[in-house]
This record gives sequence, C-alpha cells and structure tokens, in this order.
Amino acid sequence: MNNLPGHPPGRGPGASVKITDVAARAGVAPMTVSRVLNTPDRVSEPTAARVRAAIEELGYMPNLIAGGLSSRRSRMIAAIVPTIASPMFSAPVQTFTDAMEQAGYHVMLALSGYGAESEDAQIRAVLARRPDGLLLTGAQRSPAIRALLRSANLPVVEIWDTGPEPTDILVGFDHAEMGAAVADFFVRQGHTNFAALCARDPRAILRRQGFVDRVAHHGLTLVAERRLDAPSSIEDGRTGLRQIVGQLAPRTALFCSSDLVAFGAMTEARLHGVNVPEQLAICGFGDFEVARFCSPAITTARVDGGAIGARAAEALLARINGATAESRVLVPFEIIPRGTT
Amino acid sequence: MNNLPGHPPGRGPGASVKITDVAARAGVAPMTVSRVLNTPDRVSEPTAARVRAAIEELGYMPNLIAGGLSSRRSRMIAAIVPTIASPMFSAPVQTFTDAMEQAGYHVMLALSGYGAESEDAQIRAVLARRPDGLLLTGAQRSPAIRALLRSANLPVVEIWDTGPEPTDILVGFDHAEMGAAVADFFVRQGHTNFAALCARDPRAILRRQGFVDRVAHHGLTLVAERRLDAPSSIEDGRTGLRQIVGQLAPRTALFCSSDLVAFGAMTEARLHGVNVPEQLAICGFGDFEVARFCSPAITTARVDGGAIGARAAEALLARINGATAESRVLVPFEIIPRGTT
DNA sequence: AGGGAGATTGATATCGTGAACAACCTGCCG
DNA sequence: CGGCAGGTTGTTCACGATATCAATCTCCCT
Repeated sequence: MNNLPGHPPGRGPGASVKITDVAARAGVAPMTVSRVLNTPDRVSEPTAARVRAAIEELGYMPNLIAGGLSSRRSRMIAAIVPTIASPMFSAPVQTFTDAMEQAGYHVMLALSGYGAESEDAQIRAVLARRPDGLLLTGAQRSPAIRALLRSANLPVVEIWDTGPEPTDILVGFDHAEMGAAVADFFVRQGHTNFAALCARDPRAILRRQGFVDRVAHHGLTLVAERRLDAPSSIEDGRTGLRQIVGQLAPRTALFCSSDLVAFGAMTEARLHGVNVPEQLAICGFGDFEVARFCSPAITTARVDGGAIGARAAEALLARINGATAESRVLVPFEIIPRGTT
Repeated sequence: MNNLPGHPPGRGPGASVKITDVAARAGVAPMTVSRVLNTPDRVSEPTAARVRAAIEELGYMPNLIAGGLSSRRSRMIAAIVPTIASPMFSAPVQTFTDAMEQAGYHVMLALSGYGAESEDAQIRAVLARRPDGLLLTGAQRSPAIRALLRSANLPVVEIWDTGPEPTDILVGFDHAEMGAAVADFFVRQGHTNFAALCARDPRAILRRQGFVDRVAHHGLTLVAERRLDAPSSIEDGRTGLRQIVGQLAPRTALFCSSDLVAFGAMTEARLHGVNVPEQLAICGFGDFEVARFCSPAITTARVDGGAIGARAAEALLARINGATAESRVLVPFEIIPRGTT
C-alpha cells in the first residue's frame, strides 16, 4: 500500500524495493523471503515459487549491507597487495578473486605500495568493513598489527613468503632457499663469477641474501651488483646492467630478482655486444610470460603465482567454514633451465 | 558496565567495541562520537579530545557496514573488468583504486572474463552491496542491464571504449579510428601489403575493423590474417605469426591487437629468418613495457591505461559529489614510431 | 536586560535484514 | 482419538551506526 513498485519511499527513486515489499506481494512474512534466498531447503516449494515470482515482478535486489549487519557476515574478503602492476601480484589476485567469487564472496582490493606504514593503514581501513577474511602480502608484520589482527578474530592468509611465526595461514616458500638454489644451479654449471641485479623488495632481498650466502659458501664472490627500486621493471634491468657491464668477467652468471629485470638485462647485454648465454648467463625469477616466450627464453626460478592465489583461497575458505585448515602451505619452486644458461 | 574492553558481548571475542562503549567512556552521547569521526568541525575541541582519547583507549574501530546501512552510503566502488592478468586492465584498475582510496573509498574488484552473461551476473551481484559507484569495461550493454543500472541510480563509468549512448560517464577513445590511424601510418610509409593478428576481444575487433576498412579505402588488401583468443598473449602472437608466415609478401605491414601479440610476432618472425622491420613491419597496441624496452623497440599505438583509470576516478568522484561532471572523456591516442617500422 | 543567532550536544527513530524462538499444521503412531 | 515429531511459517528484536529534530548554552547586540 505504502510503496508502489516504481515509487519507493527512500531518497532517490530507484532500486529501493525491500524484503518487506516482496513479502507483502507474496503474502508471506519477510523472514520467509529471507529463507527463500538463503536457506531454500526450509521453505515449501509452493511458497518459494510465489516468493520467487514476487521477487521477479518487483525486481527485488537484496541489500547485502543490511544482511551483513544483521548476520555479522559480510561475505567479503579484503586483499592487500603492494601493486597489481606486476604479474607477481596480479596473478595471485586474479586467481584468488576468481576462486572467492565462485564461493560467493567478493574481494575488496587495497594497494599498499611498498611502504610498511601504508600497509598498516590499509589494514586498519579495511577491517572497518568487517571482512570475513583477509589476504596479505608477505609475513613480516609489526607486533601492534599482529595484535590488531588477532583481536579482529578473522582468518588471515599471508602469501608469497614464509617465516617462523605466521599470523594465521601462510601460503608461500622460503626465498633465501630459492636464492641458494639458483647459486647451486650456477655452480653446477661451472660458473665462478657472479653478479646480481636485485630490487629493494623485502622478499627479493631475502632471495639475494640466500644467493650471496651460498656463493660465499662455495668460496666464491660477486664481481658486480646493483640494487633496483621496487617494483622493478624491464627498464630497471636495462639500466642496471648498463651500470655493471664494465665490471663483468668474461664469463659471469647473473642473478636477477625478477624475470622483467632479467629480460631487460639480456636486452641491454646484447646491445653491448655481450653474448647471452656464452659470456653472460642469466637466471630470473617468476616465470613471467615474457621470459618464457622471448628468444632466447630466459632461465628462471619458477613459482606459480596463480597457484598461490588458488591455495590461499582454498585455505581461507576452509578456515571460514570451520574446517581445521593447514596453516602453512609451502608451494614448490623449481629452476627451469632455458636458453640463457 | 556491560562490556569491559576485552570482553565484548558478541559471539567471538574481538573488536566488538562499539560506538556506545566509546560514548559511555567519554561521557557523551553516541551521536557525538559519530560526529567526531565524520564531521569533526561540529564538535568542540575539548569534547573531541575526550572522545579521541576514549577511542584510543578502547581500540574502537568503526563498523562501516552499520554506518553504510544507516547513511545509505557504502563508501565503496565496484570495478568490473575482464581480467587483471593483462596490463590493459591492471593499469587502469591500479590507478583507479589508488585514486579512490585517496578519496576515502574502497574498491571491490570483480572479474568477468570475456563473456557478456558473466558480466551481467557480476553487475547484479555487486549492486547488492550498494556501491556508491561502478566502473565497467566497454560500452556495450544489453538494454536490460542498462535499465537495471539506471534504476540503481548510481554513477557509472565505462572505460576503454566509446559509443553513441553511454550508460552514464564514459572514458575512452574510438577504437575504429585508432585502427584507421595505424593503416594510414603504414600507407604513409609506403606499405602496400598488410596482415593482421587480432584477438577476439570486442574492442580489438573494432580496431581491426577500422584498420581493414581504411586499408580497403586506400584500394589495398590484407595478404594474411589470423584471429586469436582473448585475452591474447605473447604466445598467441608467436603461434599466430607461425601460421601466416608462409603467406607474407616480401614487405608486409603487420597490425597486432596488442603489444604482447606484437612482441610474440616479432620474436617468432626472427626465428623464421624474417627481418624486422625490413621484411615485416609491426605495429602493436597499448605501449606496454615490453614493447618499449625490447630490442628493437616496438612501434605501437599508445593509450595511457593509467590515465584512463585516473580520469575515471575523477569523473566518478565529481559525479558522486554532485558536481556536473563531463559525461564523455576522450583520451588521446598516438602512434609511437619505434624500431619495428 | 531581553532576545535572537549560532554553536554544541542529546534523544529518538530508523536503515533492511537475519537469528532465535514461538506458533501452527500435518500426519502418523500407539 | 490423543499426542508427539517434524516441517513450515510468523513474530520479535537486535545488528551498529547516522539523520533529523529538539534542547541547551554562549555570546553579543540593541
């Protein structure tokens, strides 16, 4: 009586058909409409059909804000990553979002850049929306933030890293170990001169450290090195190589913190008349498309970023649904020898 | 009295300090706490200080779900793009999200893949969260969805495309025009033989059509062409070129629907002994990093994806704030001649 | 001193839904 | 035929905040 279908009572005209309107139209209680939408098994078929018809006729669209307030479940997950301009993060975010949507959750995306205090602020901000779960990048958090996360009492999954004390769930791998594996790989190929182009990204720094330590462990040293800004790009790889090309030994093995850097380094090396792989062997990280399909294809330390997102979604959903999910998922990495070594 | 700071009444223990708790602690009404947070100008400084202290002491975190229900403003924007695995969309999403966060909004990300019905479903799903605005990709919508969007009564910005009847705001450019510009560019360089590698993406198809039409308008024709799946990749460019390499004229100009395709085509062409640009001139689209920094750098039709996201955010915020924002923002494109032409 | 404008604070009424419990109805069993 | 179990539907209230209007209080001017 109060609200004709097209003349809602709210401020602007529009989709303000509410559950009570549907209920009135179908001749049932609002709660019954809610049940048709959320727990259809608990409604008799004839009633459900009438309700569905009313929903259709009125163009009713449930208000998940109200539902979330009432049920204290937002059906929303917040994801905080430094950037999605790099495949390193766009890949897991893509698969994670896909998987969560499949399960009826939406993903709120927040970008933290590469500053810790910015991430802290983002965490506080998204918690105000009461997400049902949280995806974070990396495993290094301040005690204050850890306490905040614990008191928020929601499942948290941290990706791309590993560490002694995860906040909750962890999906990643040991970066230092991977760096060491690359060093071993080079040594096995008979290399004795090493160089590195490494971004100032917390995890890239761990990989580099693992690489450098293992090189030292073999009694060998770096002949050249350069740090790059994060997130690092093809251009950084090119300028980085340009700066160290004079210091390279006749046969040097170059460790790069990402495939983009590796691709840039390879491109620049050739322009300087340095043959790849004869004079300069290169290993990247990430198995990005460009590394796989350029020529020669770039040897890389591969971790499936998409798989990380998928496993993170699995673990988070399991935890949300009360299952006792694994709290530490180690994803495998492997070195894929290709044309640059 | 009821709720000691650490012992909230809700289900799980945790951040269930609410605005009434803060109010009690500060000796004010809940409404005053709300004002301290939302309209601090309307509270006297001594009172505000007491409230801020109470917030600090109790670790109060506002519940934006409840606030959103009450104020009918979610402070949230939904963004629906086909994928973020391609820089074509990750770039605008990145800048858009950054800009919206700056303005106090969060961005809910939904991935629609390349199916229209999937996008329709996503639109319905996100509208249930009552976003304050919507970012969509492309300008082709069914009448039903357009009606739904209009009835939802929120600002909508469509990016990456242009058309006669935008739903609301539009930030993009004319793809057919761009395709034609590439044809003109090639013709000006004296080319008479053309080829195309084009993804089955709605906008790539428009660009191709513009290219083909303009080629025909010059009285010339394509000697070879291949369609690729969307989203297309470097690999698609390589396999695509492999399939047409036998049909190429001694001097052919190749139109590619993206820089990734162009890079793949260039890589594959060289492996087949086809010189770039002498025997095969190539023009890509998007000005991706790989095109800029590979060697030779790839001639491309450039549109600043990041700028699209930024302009979209501007326009949406203006509309939200009641300003009479422009409803059609045309972003410029330009052909950047580099080493492949 | 009276009074009105403007600043500050409070009380009340929703916002639209789902949880919890109550009521009813049906059918079957003893 | 009474009563109980199980399925179905309804009633009531709380979720946590903000919009709105009312009530003070202050200050200043005539």
